[in-house]
Amino acid sequence: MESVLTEAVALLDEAGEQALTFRALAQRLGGGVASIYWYVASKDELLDRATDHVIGAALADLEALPAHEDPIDELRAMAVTLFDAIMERPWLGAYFMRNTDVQGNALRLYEKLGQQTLRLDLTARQRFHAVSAIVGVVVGSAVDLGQEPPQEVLDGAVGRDEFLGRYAQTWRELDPADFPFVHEIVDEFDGHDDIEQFRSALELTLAGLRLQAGA
Amino acid sequence: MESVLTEAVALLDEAGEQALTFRALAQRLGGGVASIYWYVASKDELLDRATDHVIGAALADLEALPAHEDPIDELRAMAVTLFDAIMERPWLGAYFMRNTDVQGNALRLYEKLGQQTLRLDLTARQRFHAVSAIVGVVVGSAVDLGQEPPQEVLDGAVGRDEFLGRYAQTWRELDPADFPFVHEIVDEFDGHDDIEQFRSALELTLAGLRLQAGA
DNA sequence: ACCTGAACACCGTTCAAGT
DNA sequence: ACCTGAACACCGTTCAAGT
Repeated sequence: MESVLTEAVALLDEAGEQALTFRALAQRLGGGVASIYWYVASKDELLDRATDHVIGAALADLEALPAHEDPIDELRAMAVTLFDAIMERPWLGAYFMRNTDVQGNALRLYEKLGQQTLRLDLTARQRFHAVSAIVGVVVGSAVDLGQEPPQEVLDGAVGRDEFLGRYAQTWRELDPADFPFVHEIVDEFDGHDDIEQFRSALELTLAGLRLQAGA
Repeated sequence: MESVLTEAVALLDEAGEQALTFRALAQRLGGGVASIYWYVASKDELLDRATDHVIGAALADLEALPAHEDPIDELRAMAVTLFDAIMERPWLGAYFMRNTDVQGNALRLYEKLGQQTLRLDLTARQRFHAVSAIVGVVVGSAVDLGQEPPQEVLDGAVGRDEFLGRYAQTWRELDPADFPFVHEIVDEFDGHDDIEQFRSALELTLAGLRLQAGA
């Protein structure tokens, strides 16, 4: 079981979601395709369990984090750690927290984030929404980040900067009268750092939360 | 071409992403499978174009919106309208803004959102990040909302409330000492409204943005 | 308890051929 | 310019059968 998940994650990491087929996985495990069905009932369950497997590592990172006096500072540190852990695994976004019956680590991680909101002056509903919002920013940013490369970048035929630059170029050719905003931000877009984009979105959410909690 | 996209969207709306196959689409169009390849080069391009097709309708909704004096109020109204438009189309989240060469409507929508940030006292980078964050909240929430039902709900065998309630029940059985946060929010989770969750995440982001802009 | 080969019912995509 | 049937190389899943 353990090795099924380990190899599944390895396959996902090496070549992306579409590379994880039962046939490829069986070959790596040195067995037949049907064997995998003894461990999981479907591909969906395999992905759910693979997700929880890597979330387990992220949870360990989270538990190694030093405590902060300010709960919002601690939420930030946790969100950044979580983002780092799943950054290179965009496939994870679609499965994280989808089935907490199978994803015990995801549930524990959710709990750990949520405990910080218990230290803030909020209603239960506000706490629920706050944690959902933070998880949303982390997962959403990681998914965005991972879906960007449209094949040629994955092949290594075109670098990420060149890819962004090509887009930026077509944007620059748009009529500035019709697209003033696109022209305003095209230089920011060109060669932009996804991590900064995530940090910025997180900061907006945390600032809103701090305001809400009156902290 | 127009009818290819219309039927593709109809198929997606009726039965979800997995129901859109070239064979099913060809049958609806009363032709052969290979015909579709005269209009699009691949299934990916079909999804890109189908996405832009429905974003066109959302864009029209946006343009019908009354102007607000406050740019942040206008951003809120736009985000809510966009959310409503894509709420029932979670498949869209994975494709929105993925290829603006093909998605002219998505680009125009991005521009329209961005123009509101031009009215705020921000740097170009802050504007770029702000629009990314807002789009992220909208798309992320819509995707979450759509991925939830795990088959039995889609089949109509189990209602959404019952599905949530079942989860809530397993959460209630967790040890309160280990899961204080889960216990704190389980009643909020049970029967919760996804739209409220989205509105709440949006409000946190907009509050942060207002603070940043000093408005 | 754990694994297997072979089959089943699908996919997206291609291609030579038609009008 | 537009469409087609038939094939190709895959999929996830099932099942009777093995140890």
